[in-house]
Order: sequence, then C-alpha cells, then structure tokens
Amino acid sequence: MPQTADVLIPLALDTAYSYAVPAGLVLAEGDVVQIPLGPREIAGVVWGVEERASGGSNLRPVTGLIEAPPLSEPLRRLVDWLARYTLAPKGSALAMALRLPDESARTETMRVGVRSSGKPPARPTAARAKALAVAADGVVRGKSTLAKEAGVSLSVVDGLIDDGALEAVALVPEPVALPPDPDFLSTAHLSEAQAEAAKQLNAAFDAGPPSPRTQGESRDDIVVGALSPKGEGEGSSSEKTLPVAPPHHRSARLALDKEGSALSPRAGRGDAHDASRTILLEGVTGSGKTEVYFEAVAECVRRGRQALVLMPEIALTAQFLDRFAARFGVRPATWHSGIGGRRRERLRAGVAAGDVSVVVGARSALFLPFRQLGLIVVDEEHESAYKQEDGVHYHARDMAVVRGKLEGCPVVLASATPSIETRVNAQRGRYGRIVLPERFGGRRLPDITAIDMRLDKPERGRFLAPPMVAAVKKAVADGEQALLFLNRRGYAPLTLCSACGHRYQCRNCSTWLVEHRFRKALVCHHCGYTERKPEACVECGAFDHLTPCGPGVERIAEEAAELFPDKRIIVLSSDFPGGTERLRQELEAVAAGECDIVIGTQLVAKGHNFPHLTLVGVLDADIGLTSGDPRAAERTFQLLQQVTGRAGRGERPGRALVQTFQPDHPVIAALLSGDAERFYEEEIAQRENAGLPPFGRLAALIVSAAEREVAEAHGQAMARVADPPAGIMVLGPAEAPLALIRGRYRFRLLVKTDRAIDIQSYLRDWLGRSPKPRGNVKVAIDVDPQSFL
DNA sequence: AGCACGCCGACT
DNA sequence: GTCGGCGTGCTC
Repeated sequence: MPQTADVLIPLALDTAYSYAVPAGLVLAEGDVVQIPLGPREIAGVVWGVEERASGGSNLRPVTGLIEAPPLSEPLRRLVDWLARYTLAPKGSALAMALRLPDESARTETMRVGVRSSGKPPARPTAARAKALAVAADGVVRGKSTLAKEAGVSLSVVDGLIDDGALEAVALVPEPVALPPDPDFLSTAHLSEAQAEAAKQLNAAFDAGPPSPRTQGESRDDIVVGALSPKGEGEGSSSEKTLPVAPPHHRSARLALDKEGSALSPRAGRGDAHDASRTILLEGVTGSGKTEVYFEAVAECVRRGRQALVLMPEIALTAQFLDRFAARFGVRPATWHSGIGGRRRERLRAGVAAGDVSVVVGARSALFLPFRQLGLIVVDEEHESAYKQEDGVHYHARDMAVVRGKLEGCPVVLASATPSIETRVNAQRGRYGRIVLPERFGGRRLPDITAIDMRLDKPERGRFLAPPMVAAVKKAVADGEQALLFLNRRGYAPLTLCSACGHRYQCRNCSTWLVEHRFRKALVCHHCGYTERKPEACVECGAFDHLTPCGPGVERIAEEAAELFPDKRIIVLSSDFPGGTERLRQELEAVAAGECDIVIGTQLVAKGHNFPHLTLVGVLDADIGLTSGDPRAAERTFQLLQQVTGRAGRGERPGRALVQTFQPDHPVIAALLSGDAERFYEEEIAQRENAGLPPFGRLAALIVSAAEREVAEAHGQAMARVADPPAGIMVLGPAEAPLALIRGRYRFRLLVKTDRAIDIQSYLRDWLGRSPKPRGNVKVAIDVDPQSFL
C-alpha cells in the first residue's frame, strides 16, 4: 500500500507538506528525509504518515531517508508546543531541533587508523621493522600515534600502507564524552542539609506518571512561568466581546470556557503531580546547590537515563566542568553555540543513541534528540540569558519545563535568586520547592552594610565614599581581594560641553553616548553606534571643554589607581579588550588571586567564583531601580544579592558595603537585612495590588502595511475595538513605548496577555472579520511572552 | 530559507 | 531605454 508522508520543513512554514513515498521506502514519524521543494532539495522531518490505497499520485516523491537521528515523539511534541506557544511557524520551531551537519562537518577529513595486515613488507627496513613491531598486536592506531610510538616518521607508515603491510581502516571516532561515574565520589562530602535536599530531590524520580508518552492529550495544560494562570475571580467582564474562536482551533475550548476565567483553564486546581516533578531548588550563594543537583544527576545516570544540565552560556566555565569532573570522574559532554562541525554531529548522534548520559549545555541543548531523558536541571533559572530574543522567541527555562513534562522526567530549577514567576509557581504549589538555607561548611553570608550617600559624600569629583575607601584600604592591606562593583561600562555615562552645554547623544536612539576613554570613543550602549571622541565640541567648537559626567568602571579604575597606586587593579567588563578568550583568562587569574582590586560590571556577578574575595563594594546600588522596566526591582535585587554574595567564599568571612541614596527602598532594605523572603513577598504583593499579573506576559503584534495611514487606521481601530477578553490587554500605539515605526511603515502593537495561545485565535478572528482597508494589510504575529517583563 | 516576480529610482 | 533595490508571495 502506498504511503503519503506529511513532512515538516525547517523553514518559516507553518504547515507540513505532503509527499509521495516511493515504493521500497517505509517511513515513520520523526524520520529525517530529503524532499524536493521548488527547485531544490532540502531536509525535513516526517510529521505524519498516511497509508493510501489510491491517490497521492499528484504529489512529488520523497527523495530519500537521511542518516540522522529521528526526532522522538516527545521532541516532536516540543516543537509543536513551542510553535504554538510562540506563534512561530512550525517549521521555524523545527529548525531549532534539526541542526543537520553543515558543510564543514561533511568536508572534514575522516580519521584514518592503521593496523597490521599480517603480510610482511616487500622491502623491509629497520624503520619499517620498528613500526611493524608496534603494530604486531593488531590494535588499530591512528597513523601519527603509530609513528610516534614506534619512533619513526609518518612517511614510514605511509610507505607500509602502500606496501600492503599495514592496512588503513576508518577509525572509530573517539567518544565525545566518557561515561560519568555516578559513584565516583561518595555522598559523604555532603552536609546534612545537602544530603536531605538531595534525598527530597531524588524522590521526584519515582513521583512521575508510569508512562509519559501516553499523556498526549494533556499537553496543552502544561504550566510554565509565563503561562501560569492567574488567581481566581479576575475579570471575566469582557466575555461578551470575546470573539468566537475558529472551530478548527484548539483554543476554542479555552477561549470559550464559560466557567469563568477563560484564560485560566486550570486556575485553582493545584497540581500535585507537577509539584513533585518540577522543583525549585533555592539556596543562597555558596549553599551548595550544585552538589545537590549533582546527586540528582547521579541518580538519573544510575537509572540508566540521560540528564541535561542547562546553564547560561557565560556560566559554562572550566571551573564548573572541573567541579563536575570531581564528582563524576570525567568532564561532561558540553553543548553550546560554539560547538560546530563534526563534533556537533557526533554529540547529537551520541545523545540520540543514548551513549552520552550527561550533557551540560546552553539553551539550545534543550532541542537535542535525547533517547531517554531522565532529568533536566536549569541552573541559575532566573538568568535572562535563557531568553532567546531572535528568530523564535522562547524562554529556555519554560521550554525545559515543557520538555520535562513531555518526556515524563523531573525538572529542577536552581537559583539563589529565583525569578518572580518561578517563586509564584512554587508558592502556588505548582512547582515543588526545596530550600537550602545555609552556606556550606558553616560559612556565614557576608555582612552587608549601607553607605548612605546623602550623609557620607565622596570628595568632589570622586565616587568612592570615605567608608568605602577605608574598607578597601584595610582589605588590600591585609592581603585580601576587593571587588568594586558598578554596573556601568566605559568612563562616563554622559559627556557634555561645558562651554555650550551640548550633550552628546546617539543619532539613532535617544540615549546619551558613553565615553570609552580606553578606546577614545563615544559609544551608544543601546544600539552600538560608535564615534571617535572629538577634539573640539561639535556644536560650538570649543577645545578642552568636554566634561565627563558620572562614573563608569573605567573612571572608577582611575580613581582606585590614584588611591592605591601600588595595588594590582583590573577592570572586567563585557567589552574587555582582547575578546572573550582574554577575558576568560583574566577571570581565571583573578580567581587565582593574581589581583588586589577588581572593578567590574555585572559580568563579575555571574558564573565565576573568586575564592580570595572578602570585600565587595557596590558603588551605585540604585542603578536600575528607576529604569521603568517592570522587572527593575527584581533584576536589581537579584544582581545585588549575587554580587554581594561573592564575598567571603574562602576561609575568611566576607563583607559588603553598598553605596546608596535610598537605603529605605524596599529592594535595598531587603538586601541589607538579608531577608530575600521579604523582598519576594513585597514584590509579588505590589504587582498584584497594581492589577498586574505577578509576572510578565506580553505579546507583540506587528502589522505592516504599504501605507502609513492604513497601518495607523488599522492599529487604532484595533486598540479601540479591542475590548479584550479576560487577561488580554491591547495597547494602542500611543501607549506602547515599543511601537516603533521603522522603515516602510512597519507598525507594532503590543498585546498583553496571559496566554499567547489565545491571542492567536483572538487576532485571527478579529482580523478575519475586519474590513481590510486596501486589501493590503499583512499581519505577522510575533510573540515573546517574557521579553518585555 | 531561497528564488521569482514586480514595482520604483538612477545609470551605462 | 535597462539595472537593481527590496517588498511580496510561493514552495507539497
């Protein structure tokens, strides 16, 4: 019986295309196939197979099966889910999971090995005899290995191959990763609290459903950060204007749920099942979260399943890999954007075959074709680096929760400073929560003291307050390391001409240009626009009147160099001269203690540990509190908590000094009191009081039209008509700060929502009914539920 | 993603 | 007169 295959193509296409399956080829869902598309041939994945007695003869045939790991059922469902949630075309979502070997991989030379063929060489020589003596054991070696071992040159080996005494064989590539040993280190090194936490964590392995793959139908109900339903009783007022969702669309059930909040299909139903399977592992810096989740990884490996540890890319350091090796005997397989070519493909294959049992990777590792995934850990779950902002917009932490659900495996979200949404999910019982309250080894958290800048003013033209100077002086005099933290790159955030008052501004954005003295340039930190620092004022032509206003790390370094001329000072920021590799080296050097005073931006708050650090000085704790970003408070708290937590990880206790103008601000007060709990409660309450969801949901709708008036009319009509269903808020162009009109009248509306999925049907319906002014309005929908909050 | 088609400005 | 910019549509 002839087959027809629906093939999803990794392009911006939302529907699978149908192809005839040639006789002799039998396809299954998930198979990677080559198919003709227009004039070319490309790879796609079989999304469905139909048996057909007749018909299908008008379809173009599948060209062939590609040798690549097929996409498992859960992975295919993840692609579906991702596409629907982000409103991305399915094909684009597929592209994330289908990264086939690129050209460089194919052209890379295959490693050739040699072994003895048993035949004696036609022309024996001394060198040949030596080589053959080594090869006599019949073991396959690389050519260069054999040459080295025998102490002969490569040409001798080549000669023997030509001669027929050695035969060349394709070498089995070395494994991408050695198997980690879950019992390499006994659990005796764990503290009591850690051991208890590990035990609780490991209980999650047995709490799951018997078979995850029988649960297909429930997958729409997966609750992740941004999708979590609101509390009960929130507006259902606009149901009358709720458009009738197209019947073909699944969300009809959700959108038309008459029971109450249409957007909260599961509101009020605590989900004990989820709670035992997605777990927030919360512990202050230095409490040993990593060791705890390593135990879960060990347990997962013991059970013969695979574990995935997700990290923000910058946190994937040698330091971390060594910690892993100390626990498991070997370094883990790693996956990040820099892994390319053959290595990439072999890792994929190893993961698909189940040979690679642990992968540590950045967010894209989420789409690897695991054979039997048994655990996902999301380290530093609050990190905004988990947000993919280009192409398909997704949050890797949320997708990890989704994949965990689809694979039927536990998901651990680890953080010292969890995101608000994760805290809320834990609080509402949707996620489990394990807290490590203390630092490992009885070490104390650093004492944090405020320096009230209204009282303790720095000297004129200086930025370090006297108590800060004194503290740094004492620390370095005692041979300790100090960190001065200022989250501002460059020399000065604003430059003006003291003769005419001209302020240097970016020509693209409305931001001030930041002076970078080292680079002799004025730089826009928003768009990257750079210009040479002018000799004379561009406005009035006055010389020597350019005045830097305010501090950046470079300026602090200048001040520190004057105050502590004999100390080793280093500035660490993301624009470190010499690139990422140099920066990495410098971070290692600092960790090794080869520096007295570190001056750094937020870069130093993440990833690296500095064991010699005892003093952290925060130079402007108030930066970011007034940014207008709804997550400003949360972000600032997380950052300050992390950076102050860097102090005192070694034997000595640490302390932190915080320069601030608002010691009573809730964020600063919570930081000073060390009461994170209080911060979260206040922050969540505040959002609820303001009528905001406790965490972000926002969808952006882009309308582009050939004519500005058309777009504007459309947008205004939309904003007006949109008396939106519960949980959806449509912001008109005037209210939307991001409503940029760029290029040819591209027009952007923001639509705020609980559930991106519902927007799709809502908009389709609304636009379907609306008159099309000139028949020339195109609607593309682009949603990132989290990027704005 | 590629590739064709079609509409507008600026050249040998 | 065309060359070529990109905006738009199509690929089973």
